[in-house]
Amino acid sequence: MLDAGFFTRHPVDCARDLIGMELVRGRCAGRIVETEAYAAVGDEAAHTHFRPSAREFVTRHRAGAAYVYFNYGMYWLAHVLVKGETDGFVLLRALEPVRGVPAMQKRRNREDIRHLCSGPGKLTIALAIDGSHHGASFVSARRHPFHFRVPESPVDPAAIVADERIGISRAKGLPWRFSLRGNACVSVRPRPSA
DNA sequence: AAGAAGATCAAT
DNA sequence: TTGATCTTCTTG
Repeated sequence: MLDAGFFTRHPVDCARDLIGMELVRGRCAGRIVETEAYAAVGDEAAHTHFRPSAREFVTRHRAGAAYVYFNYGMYWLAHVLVKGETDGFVLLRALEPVRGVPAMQKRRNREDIRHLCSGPGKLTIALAIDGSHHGASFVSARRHPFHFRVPESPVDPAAIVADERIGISRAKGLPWRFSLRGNACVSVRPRPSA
């Protein structure tokens, strides 16, 4: 499994390198096909820019901690805390289901594999991740609710696309969203250019 | 005490 | 394109 060292680099590097890794949650697992990077300082789109509680989270937790946020009154979004020369977060935006598909279908109340984890709010439902996991670790060896696994066959770096982050109103234009080219489980098809 | 904004999703 | 739904933070 990935250890804390993976998350002590720049958030953008962490976000890019997570593409292709597997997120394992109990008997379920999915291949990460979409992420976004946020920087704790100097990024107006990051929670740390306008939420004191997010800044406190960064100071109180270690690299690899789960930052789980309740969005739009309806959905939990899961991020990994990055702490190094540049602190920040990686938002987990989409997975390609790999294992435990029936359980995901039941939690999502959907059949189509492509719709189970194709968005940050969907994947937390499919994997039963919620506010009770806020502060839990993705990288602790014992008693972890979830972790990252290096895949048997790594993705071709040339298949990773960088483009603009989704759903934000500030700091648009940075190519800090990463996705796997042509993958059916990516939430929003990347825009040309960028 | 009240209001606004927000890293979404599914149905129309 | 719109409605659902609620936490955090700011303002009065």
